[in-house]
Amino acid sequence: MNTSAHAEFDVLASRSVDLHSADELRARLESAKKENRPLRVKYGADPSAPDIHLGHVVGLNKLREFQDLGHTVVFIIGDFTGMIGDPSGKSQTRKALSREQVQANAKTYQEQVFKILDPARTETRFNSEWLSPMSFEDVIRLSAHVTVAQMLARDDFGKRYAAQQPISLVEFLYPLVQAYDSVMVRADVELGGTDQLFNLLLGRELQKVFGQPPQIAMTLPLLEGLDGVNKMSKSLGNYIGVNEPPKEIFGKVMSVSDELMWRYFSLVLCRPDPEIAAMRRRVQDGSLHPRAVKDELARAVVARFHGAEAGRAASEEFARVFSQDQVPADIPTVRLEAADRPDGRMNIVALLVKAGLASSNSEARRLVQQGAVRVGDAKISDPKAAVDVPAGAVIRCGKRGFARVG
RNA sequence: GGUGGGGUACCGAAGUGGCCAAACGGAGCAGACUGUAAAUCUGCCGGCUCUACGCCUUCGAAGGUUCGAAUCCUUCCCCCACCA
Repeated sequence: MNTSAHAEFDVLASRSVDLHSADELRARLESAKKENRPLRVKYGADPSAPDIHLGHVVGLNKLREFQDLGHTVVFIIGDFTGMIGDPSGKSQTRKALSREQVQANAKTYQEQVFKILDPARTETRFNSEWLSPMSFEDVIRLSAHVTVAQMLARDDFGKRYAAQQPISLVEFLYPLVQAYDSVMVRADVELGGTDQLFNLLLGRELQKVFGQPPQIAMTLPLLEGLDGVNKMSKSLGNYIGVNEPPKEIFGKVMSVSDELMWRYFSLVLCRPDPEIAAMRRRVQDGSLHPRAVKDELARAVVARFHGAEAGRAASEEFARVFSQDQVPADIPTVRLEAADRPDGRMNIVALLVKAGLASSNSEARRLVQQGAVRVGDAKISDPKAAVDVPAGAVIRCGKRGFARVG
């Protein structure tokens, strides 16, 4: 193995959890070099939830590293499976989508993905390309290559089977489909989260059946979401989307726990371990305030997707609003009709609902009673209060709700 | 096809005639504390009028029994496991 292939390996193997196998990857890198042939690195995306979030970014970062070393990313959009969904209806995240929806989602997907990936070294494929034409006979023949015992080897299947919980046949088919995708694109490497390990390995098995060299399976850590416990996912609502406005991204990153922020530095920003360790030490000995570190993190994350200027602006705005308790620069305006405030005053509950700061009168009343509401400088705690609402008056509701009377 | 177990609010899960808008946990929201950290504590958490032991809608669906039903009866729909 020559030195440059060696260096490549070190970069590529960093941050990975599983690697089956390291030796194979070394060998494959070397032969790629010799033959002057880029590796084909496969990554699959589910088009049902088109928001790319930081959890995806972990994998995308790794793909980008492959690209920067000259390799090709095969980005597979699972449109075929997306249109079928999960007919058992078990999981809401797998609703069947129409062709139009899938197409639209795929488009937004690509736009976001190229915030990280290099389009010139990306081959985008839709798996309906080879799955749609398959006959039922083809499917049966394909299924013949896998046994139930193999499937039950997957941890969650095994557990559910043991616990007498339902496993839909479809769930068996999905890994098979994914594995078949690997065959069809002749993947050299497939990347996924640690929860994908089984599927990635199944790809290897199937490729062997089809006489192809088995892909190298590489998994990356699952990034914990805002709750600090569960993996970041759209269905749990604990995610930070790359398409979100700078302000939102910044605020969400700031709410990540101190312990977790180091992982974000590593997995989202790819900061080298020694650098992170150094910061960590300084926080521990008190020479660096954790808030300052997190501010840097949040700023860098925003900068990554919206540019350095946006990062700076978000940081300043955040400090102004939350540290200094000032009103954000741009807040929505409520138009009030003359009829809303006959004598220039308006009931606070009606005002909150009108401003969209509360979804019902009851909720507005609650918020007022809990002391969440301010109009101008005055805290309003009586739901019956009629307040002066001159044009320009600022209504605050909770930490994040703002509106200006127009 | 047979046997058994289920369908309750955003999710999970109690409740088997009135005290049930429905225990409890989680999520969420608000407040306190802060670095909008996290953790913790407190409150809220169907809607409407309002602060009333009030009204409306809700416990798979539709009927029925009853002064009164999430709770009983009938029919129907759906889900799950096991055995075939």
